[in-house]
Amino acid sequence: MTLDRNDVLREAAALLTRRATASMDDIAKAAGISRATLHRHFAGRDALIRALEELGIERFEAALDTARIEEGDAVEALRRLVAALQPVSGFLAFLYGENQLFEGEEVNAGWARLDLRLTALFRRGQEQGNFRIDLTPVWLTEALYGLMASAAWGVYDGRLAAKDVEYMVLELLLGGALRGSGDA
Amino acid sequence: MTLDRNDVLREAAALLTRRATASMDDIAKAAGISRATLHRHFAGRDALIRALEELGIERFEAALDTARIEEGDAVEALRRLVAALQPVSGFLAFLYGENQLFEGEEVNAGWARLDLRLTALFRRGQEQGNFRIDLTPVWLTEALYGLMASAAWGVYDGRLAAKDVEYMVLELLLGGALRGSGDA
DNA sequence: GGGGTTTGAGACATGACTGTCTCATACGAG
DNA sequence: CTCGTATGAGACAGTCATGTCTCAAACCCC
Repeated sequence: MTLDRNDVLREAAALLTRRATASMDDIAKAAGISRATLHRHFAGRDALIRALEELGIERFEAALDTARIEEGDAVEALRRLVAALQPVSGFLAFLYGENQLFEGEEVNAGWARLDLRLTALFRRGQEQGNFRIDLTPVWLTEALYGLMASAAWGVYDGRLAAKDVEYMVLELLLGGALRGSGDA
Repeated sequence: MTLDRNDVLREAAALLTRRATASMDDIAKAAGISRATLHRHFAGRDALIRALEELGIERFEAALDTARIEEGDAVEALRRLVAALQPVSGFLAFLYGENQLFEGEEVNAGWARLDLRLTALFRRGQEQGNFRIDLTPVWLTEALYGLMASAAWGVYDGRLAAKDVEYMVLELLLGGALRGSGDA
């Protein structure tokens, strides 16, 4: 019954994704522990948010590893990535939204690392001749984040079916909305 | 020198886009008025946020009208829309982010109206044979929001150049990332 | 210039959240 | 069973944002 630090983080993420302004008390209740215990795990709200961010980055990075995004064909790598990202998409959506809230503060090194690997993926795809060169790797990275987050939110409030998300994100990102060579 | 209610809203939007948790005092300072006057314009924080939402929806709707999205070729209509949306993209990004924060509350009728017109646009495009039918209009609408918001944030913190946004959003949304018939 | 109106500055009470602390209790290992 | 540890409940002070109010100063129209 004793909840692990990570279990608490998981619950916190789930709640904060829906309600970014939830109080420490709300979070504790959501995790099924007392506020006192929550404070024993995390020195304060800031510490909790930072831990949350670290966990999210860790998960994200693990997905990049699982998908082996630096290997082989970039398009296939991207397909594997979106699939691997699926289970953490809610988490990602939270972090992506949260990120906009932080005043300049210290730019997180973890995020920079993720950005780097993603832009490298898109750049590789361009060099392999698969990705358009008129759309910058930075934009494609940003777009991936945005589409994943949009999809996650859409699922959260029932506008989208969870099972469709992977296909929708991937297909739109790769082929766009127009009928043409992009679609099957 | 006297600031109009809408001027205040504009400043409030600009600030809140960057820092969603800004206090009434911060907002007043940013608008160059006192907190007392801010309260004279808006009964409270909630009222201000609601007014902000209404203004945003109004602007968005105006863009839909300007772009005449129900007329002619759906692809061309979408091009016009993204162009018309450009000046309000920051505002849109704020509202899109904010929207995730509100617990179920009363679903805003304005947003529903916008969603309706957008999904109708994409559906028309599908019927005209221009848009893929394996991506639902609801998803395409969601994706448009997400891409616009991503782009706006990217511009805000310097990862993207403002002048490129229109092209980037439109091209990705229409043609996707793959090289093929989609690009010029 | 005068009188009505709007504004800014700030005081004030209130409420919410935070972080810390205490203490009694439940739990688990030996 | 017993002792050490972790937990929950709650008290507590401190901080911050809010919303209301007052009053003096600035403003504007006539």
